Amino acid sequence: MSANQDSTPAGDVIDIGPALSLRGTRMHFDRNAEIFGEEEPAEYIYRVVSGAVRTIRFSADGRRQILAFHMPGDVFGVEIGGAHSCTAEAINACEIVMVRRSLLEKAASEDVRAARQWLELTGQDLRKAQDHTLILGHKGAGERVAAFLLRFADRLARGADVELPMSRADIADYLCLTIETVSRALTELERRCAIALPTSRHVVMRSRSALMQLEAAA
Amino acid sequence: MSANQDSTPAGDVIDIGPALSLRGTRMHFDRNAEIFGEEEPAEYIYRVVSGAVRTIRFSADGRRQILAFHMPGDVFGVEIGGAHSCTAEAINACEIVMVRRSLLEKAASEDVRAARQWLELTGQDLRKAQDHTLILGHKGAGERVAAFLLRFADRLARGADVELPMSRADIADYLCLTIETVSRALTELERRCAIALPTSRHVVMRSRSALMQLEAAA
DNA sequence: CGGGCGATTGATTGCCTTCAAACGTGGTGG
DNA sequence: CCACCACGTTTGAAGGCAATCAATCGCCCG
Repeated sequence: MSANQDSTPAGDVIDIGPALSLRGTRMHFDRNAEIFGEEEPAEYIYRVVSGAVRTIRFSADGRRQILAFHMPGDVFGVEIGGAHSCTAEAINACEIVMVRRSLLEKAASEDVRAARQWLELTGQDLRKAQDHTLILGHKGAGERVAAFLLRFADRLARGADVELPMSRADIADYLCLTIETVSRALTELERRCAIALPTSRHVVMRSRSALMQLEAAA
Repeated sequence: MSANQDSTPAGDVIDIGPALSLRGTRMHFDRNAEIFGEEEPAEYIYRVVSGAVRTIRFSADGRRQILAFHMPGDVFGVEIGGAHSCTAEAINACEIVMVRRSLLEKAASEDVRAARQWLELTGQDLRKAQDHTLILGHKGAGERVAAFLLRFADRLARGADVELPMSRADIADYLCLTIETVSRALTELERRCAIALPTSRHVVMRSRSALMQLEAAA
């Protein structure tokens, strides 16, 4: 199930594209362990092998904003400048491949195709950040949660059953809500038979169309 | 390489960095004219010579989200994929330099330094998008408006007087508020003597420290 | 002078946050 | 094996803040 060899090369490798495959080392991180910190020099780039990772930033008043969740196969921590612009933490115990950033720099400076693929990776991140802005902008709590579930389920694509690795607090800080509001929204989705919640972390997608309808609602 | 006079070259040139200076043509756009549309093939990249530009996207329910304001000197409309991910409109009458995107592609495929500078440009956009997410996330109306004024004034850096090119509706759609709330927030800032509003578009920054204090407030 | 658009101000509603308490579950030690 | 505690989650009640609805004002332009 999760020990798939198709998207994950046998070796400890980060594949950013056909012309950009870099060898690194595998590391284990415990739950809530910090993988790298904001402002730290960006010495490595990372790929999730198993487990889940969150990237976060803190606003001036100390509140936590989760920028993204990274699931197996995802590359994260790739910076353009010299320092990390956010903190990364393990949501649960996870295996991470680390590649020296200098290898990426070297590849990009020797091969324009590699540079191009790095650019495309950054462009995808930019697009995701803008999509997230749209969700936060003018959507209510229920719509945000519905949108989150749909996207997250699509990324895993394991049928109707989704195992959430993150807590309500993580979801809340991602969607800019409170844990209470997230909980209420999920309960409401269950009441409407859009989802089922056998346990708090286990979501069964009952009706995608109902979720999509709720997501689009003003 | 380029005949660039500080920020506004005499020629119709887009300078992205020392190794990436591209010649194009100058165009005029009227107020509210569309410069390019979402989903359209990205044939050109753009730089503001004079005037102001907004880039926008529409959410599923038809609401308008302004992603960024572009002022003289700013480069915009640079896509990684083949199509524009947003629409660009002239806020007021403006002069725009357009450069064929194929020139950028060619430069990046021939010179790794050019590719690198393109990457850095995209990285800056990503950082700005993330910063914007933080502002929208857990800030109240007054704080958002204060943050907007501070940043915008810093970009123009003409002393205390700032001439806003955009309407209240534009500010509202940028900050994910309503025009009424933006108006109230500005009135409140004036009441507190943080700013003065001789006319609705003319802002005098009276007390930066007061604004910064308000911006940081929970 | 009149029309139209943008901006301001006011009153009310609704949603999310906050504060508070109870619930369930997993882990630990008796 | 069970009691107990800690933590995450759910549920409830009250309040606050921005959206909405609505009206007025000011200004630019014809």
